[in-house]
Amino acid sequence: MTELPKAYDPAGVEPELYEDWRTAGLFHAEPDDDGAPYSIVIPPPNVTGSLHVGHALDNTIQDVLIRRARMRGKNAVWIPGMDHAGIATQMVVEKQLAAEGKTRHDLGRERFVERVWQWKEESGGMILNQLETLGCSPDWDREAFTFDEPRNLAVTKIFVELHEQGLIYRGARLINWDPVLHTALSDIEVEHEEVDGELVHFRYPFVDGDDGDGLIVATTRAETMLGDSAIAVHPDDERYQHLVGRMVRHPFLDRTFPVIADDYVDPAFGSGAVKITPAHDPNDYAIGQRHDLPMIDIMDDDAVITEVGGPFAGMGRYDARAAVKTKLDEAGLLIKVEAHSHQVGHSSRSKAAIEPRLSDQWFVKVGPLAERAIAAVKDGDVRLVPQRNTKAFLDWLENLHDWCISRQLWWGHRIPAWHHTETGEIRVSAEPIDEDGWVQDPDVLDTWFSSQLWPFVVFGWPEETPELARWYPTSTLVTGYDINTFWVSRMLMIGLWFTDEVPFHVIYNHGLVRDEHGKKMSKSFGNVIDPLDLVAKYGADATRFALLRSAAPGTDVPLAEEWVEGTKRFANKLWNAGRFALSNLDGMTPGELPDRDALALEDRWILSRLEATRAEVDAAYDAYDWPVVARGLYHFVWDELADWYLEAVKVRIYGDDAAAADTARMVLAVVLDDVLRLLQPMMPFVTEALWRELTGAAGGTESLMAADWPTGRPGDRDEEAEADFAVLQDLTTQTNRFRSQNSIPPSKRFELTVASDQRSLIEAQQHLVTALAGVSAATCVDALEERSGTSTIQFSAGQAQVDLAGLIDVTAELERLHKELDNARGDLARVEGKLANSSFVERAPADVVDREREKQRDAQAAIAQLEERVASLEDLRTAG
RNA sequence: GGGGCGUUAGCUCAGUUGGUUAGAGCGCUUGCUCGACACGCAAGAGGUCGCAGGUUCGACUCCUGCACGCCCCACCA
Repeated sequence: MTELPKAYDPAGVEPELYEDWRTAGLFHAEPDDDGAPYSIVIPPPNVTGSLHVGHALDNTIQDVLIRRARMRGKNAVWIPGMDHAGIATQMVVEKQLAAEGKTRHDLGRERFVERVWQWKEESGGMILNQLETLGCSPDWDREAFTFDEPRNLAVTKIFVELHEQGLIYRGARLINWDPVLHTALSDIEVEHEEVDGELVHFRYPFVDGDDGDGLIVATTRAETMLGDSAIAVHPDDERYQHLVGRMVRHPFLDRTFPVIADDYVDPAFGSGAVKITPAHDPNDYAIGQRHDLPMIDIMDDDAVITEVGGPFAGMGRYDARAAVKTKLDEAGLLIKVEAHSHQVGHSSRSKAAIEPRLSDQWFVKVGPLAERAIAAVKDGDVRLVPQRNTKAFLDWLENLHDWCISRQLWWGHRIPAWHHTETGEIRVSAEPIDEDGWVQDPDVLDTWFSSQLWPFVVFGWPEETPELARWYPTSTLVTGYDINTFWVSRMLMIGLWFTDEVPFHVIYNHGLVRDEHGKKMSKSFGNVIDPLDLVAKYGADATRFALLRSAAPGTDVPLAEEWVEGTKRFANKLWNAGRFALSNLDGMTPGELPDRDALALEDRWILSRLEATRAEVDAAYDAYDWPVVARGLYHFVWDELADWYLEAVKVRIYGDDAAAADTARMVLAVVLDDVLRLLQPMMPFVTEALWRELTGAAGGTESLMAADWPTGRPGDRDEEAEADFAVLQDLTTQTNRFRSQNSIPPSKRFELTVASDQRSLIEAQQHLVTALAGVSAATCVDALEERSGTSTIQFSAGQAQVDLAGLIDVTAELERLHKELDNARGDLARVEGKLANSSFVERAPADVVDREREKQRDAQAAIAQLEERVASLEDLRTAG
């Protein structure tokens, strides 16, 4: 056996082990391998991405699932890959061009796209390599990209078929226009932010009215009045009813339009009369459609007023807003301007204020798709974890608007549609139309259009591949709740539509990683933690464990660097427990446990605790409850295995009885083996390093990764052993406390005189008592005799007496005893109060009342004891 | 405007169907190199369980209301 270093050194073992796993093909699976299928597809990170803590959490969870599945004998595969990330990637390369003083238009479409590919090959995708440092184990032979050839074919096929089915259509609709990126966006790419704006009240004069006669309207965007084509009032509004049908005159443009009635209008808001700009406001658009109003587009792609805006042409929207106000004032039409804060949509990409705008775009009619998704959720074909996210998910699906999928970008899947330059006819076709007069639609698809296909296209759809047959539908989708709408819902809809199956059976939502006070990590707060730094400083296992430890399903995950330091200590604890075992096993490897008769109390105890832990942890793994798994294993390893069992087992290992020592070694080997297996999914490196030493596989290719998952030994549960061992633990703890409180150093041994209802236990386990409690002997007697100059130690199953002579400071001890007496008397008073309550005694369950009575007796006994001790100390003091 | 989540020790969080003395990690105090580990061992201090009611013999736990915080969704000009 090689000498293991005293402290666990992650950097010294991780890269080598990872390479071993990879070269041994342990990440790879074939569809005809044994076992039930289990599959996960990675939420493909953007090619532009670099690993942040969110990815670290997301991928650690997937790695835990896949590693455990492999050990459980599943035919498990985890598909890695990336997203071409349309807007994000185009922005990166455009920024590079800008640094060279160029725009994408200088290069032209073809060369620009080439340049993006070049960027992708050279600097994109480093995030996948970064996953390796975390120990992630996807099947690297199966890497996919949303914009590679097989995926492109699938995207085209889906588009064409949806179009044939009437579920993709082209039309002029009011869309969200990003005036900086010059593209349309879908509704969910718009973020609403509270903005302090103003409400401008002004008057539209009647065409046939007198001076000063007109209708007052209110607006937050004064410039949109250049596109007004009506004024709406509520049909029941008595102030305005009689005005419906009258015409008003536009003060700056040669246009008149009517007052109309529509019950969308809220009479209580503003003036109760609303100017209607159908081409620049979603509500107005709806009203415009109902009343067949002209849709007047007043802006160009940069949100600059066009010639439609007459004297305001050429102004940006905000300049125009100010100018319109000024002109209204000059014309005597401005009534008042109030401060008014309201929600304004901003582009999630460029952060520019969105301009609602009438535009020709491609849309997906989502209604029919959503119906099947809703049914799948309601029928339980797909389940959300945590379940509470289900309602929000369904609400979203039930209130979908059609999805604008065309983007005025260059990087992405080109829309498979061709326009005839003269007739304007449009044809959608999987094959290019190579005839005169036909040009391809310049737009590309929303990046989510292709990523929604991910769970089946990674397996080769539409080809009927063995992979698709075997691993689709996938088992679990792991993602943050923040992309349930963008991505998860759409995968569900499109997956059901094209494959007739849910793309995944479980949607596991983790939370967002935040700082230690729950604040969002951001560069401006300076609280960003880089997971690669954590791995470098504390190791991959510690980083993973720290994340998992706080990652309850659906709740945000607070993280601080010092907490990772804490989990590194746990890895070190395990390492040293392993080191102790390995150096004492004498080459013994885990095998058959000895007969139960041969087992010592501590063996039966630790095996019982192991089985309890195994059962608890296994159930928690099934429930995706990582904190419970982590806590259970942490507690078992540290507080039970290391603190108690390793200490207890020394008696036999260092003793003379060779058979007893071998029994101890075998139990130790088996317990360590099992706990390493249970911990492997979360901490793959340290467990693997120890396991290879433990099983003698060092240097070989055998791996813990490929070992079997412990199925448990229910017969090892032994309540009697647990109860008995607890007595010894309590006696030890009380003795330690006695030492500590009386400043008796560990090296100073003393004898215990023990009176206990567990006399036979203590006599039989004399060796354990002396080893654990660090006393010279424990002499059992029927009852403690009253002796002066002694002190009594209470433990769960009795009392022990210590000769105080030469051990303690009598005055300090007396003071402490008086304090304890006060406490004990308080306890007794409380219990007696409870027992004096007749309704408690009559109505509470008998065992509860019995426990109270027992407590009362205990308190009385404790008080009597304390009084005795005080008396004996007083004697000692007087004597001394 | 609608919906969700949360409020327990200085910090971050557990607390299973209401019932012994409400726990853990970190931090803090004290004492310890005892043949795995000072990345350690032992002991300890620290909590009116957000507030107010209600149900109950008994409430951190169940009910109602309120306060505060966080998040998501939403086309009120």
